Amino acid sequence: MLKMRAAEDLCARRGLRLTPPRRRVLRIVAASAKPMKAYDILKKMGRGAQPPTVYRALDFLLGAGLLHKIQNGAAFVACSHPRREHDCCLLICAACGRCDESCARRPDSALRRAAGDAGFLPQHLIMEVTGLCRRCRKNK
Amino acid sequence: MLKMRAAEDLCARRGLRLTPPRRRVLRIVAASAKPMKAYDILKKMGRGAQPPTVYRALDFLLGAGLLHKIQNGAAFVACSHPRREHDCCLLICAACGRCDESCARRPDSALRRAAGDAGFLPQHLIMEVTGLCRRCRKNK
DNA sequence: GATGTGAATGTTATATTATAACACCTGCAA
DNA sequence: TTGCAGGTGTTATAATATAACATTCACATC
Repeated sequence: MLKMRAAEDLCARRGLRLTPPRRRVLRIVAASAKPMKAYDILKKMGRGAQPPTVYRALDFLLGAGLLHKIQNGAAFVACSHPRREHDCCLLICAACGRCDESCARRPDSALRRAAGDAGFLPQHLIMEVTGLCRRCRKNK
Repeated sequence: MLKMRAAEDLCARRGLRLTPPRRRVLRIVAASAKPMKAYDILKKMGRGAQPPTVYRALDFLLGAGLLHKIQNGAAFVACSHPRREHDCCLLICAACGRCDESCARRPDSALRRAAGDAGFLPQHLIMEVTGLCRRCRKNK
């Protein structure tokens, strides 16, 4: 649970400006038990706030490391290894947009090694695991 | 590079129907060097194809394991550890939608252990690394 | 204090991504 | 032959995100 105080300290130390709209967005997201979508946030903003206000604040907060973004699907690539079940690591080039696939039964450390072998310079890594949390497993 | 032949075999073995629109979408995606967006595919479909046709085919192909989806941003959570730089593993519950954060300097094997500790049952894992591929590093 | 500057914000419009809802068709089992 | 289920076509609309430009505000400098 993020404390606003921690966020203020962090911004102060780095010379970042936690302005009113940014602070408002952060409070809203931090207060929620679940991930919030941009338009959920927008509704909670009131005062006739518009989408760009929210998206700008989100950009800032992501850049400052105060938020994480749940990734959610916009492009598709053909699978290189359709024959077997596998966890999948995608190496996406930020410059040319091409995408290589690197597979491993244990996606674990294989990932960094594979990136290295491919001459790929990692800049941003995301890992997301979807599944059932303890509570939901019990409630079933 | 995915071969259509491999896709046909896989579908046959599993009793899945690689119907004409599905095959057409797969061909288009497989032929592209870069990840394709749904509306890029739609443009290549011709014959007045509509969005649902493409999205239905994509759902099928993802389910069959013939495509991967590049994840791309729709929801946000506050960071639990804003103080330090860290790679980030998000544990997202498919049932209740809540999201826990699990951090590690080596996101590697720590991920599975953390999921286990949290009582979380992993169902689907994605890892995406954005960065610079060998070619683009040279061209700089 | 006046003024220039750049970052941040407000505002309007629009682009992009995804789905709902319903009609129809087609293959196949009862 | 009838009924059904999966798949498709079609229309409309919902949800997500950004472009473009005007305005404001904090602050450094004159």
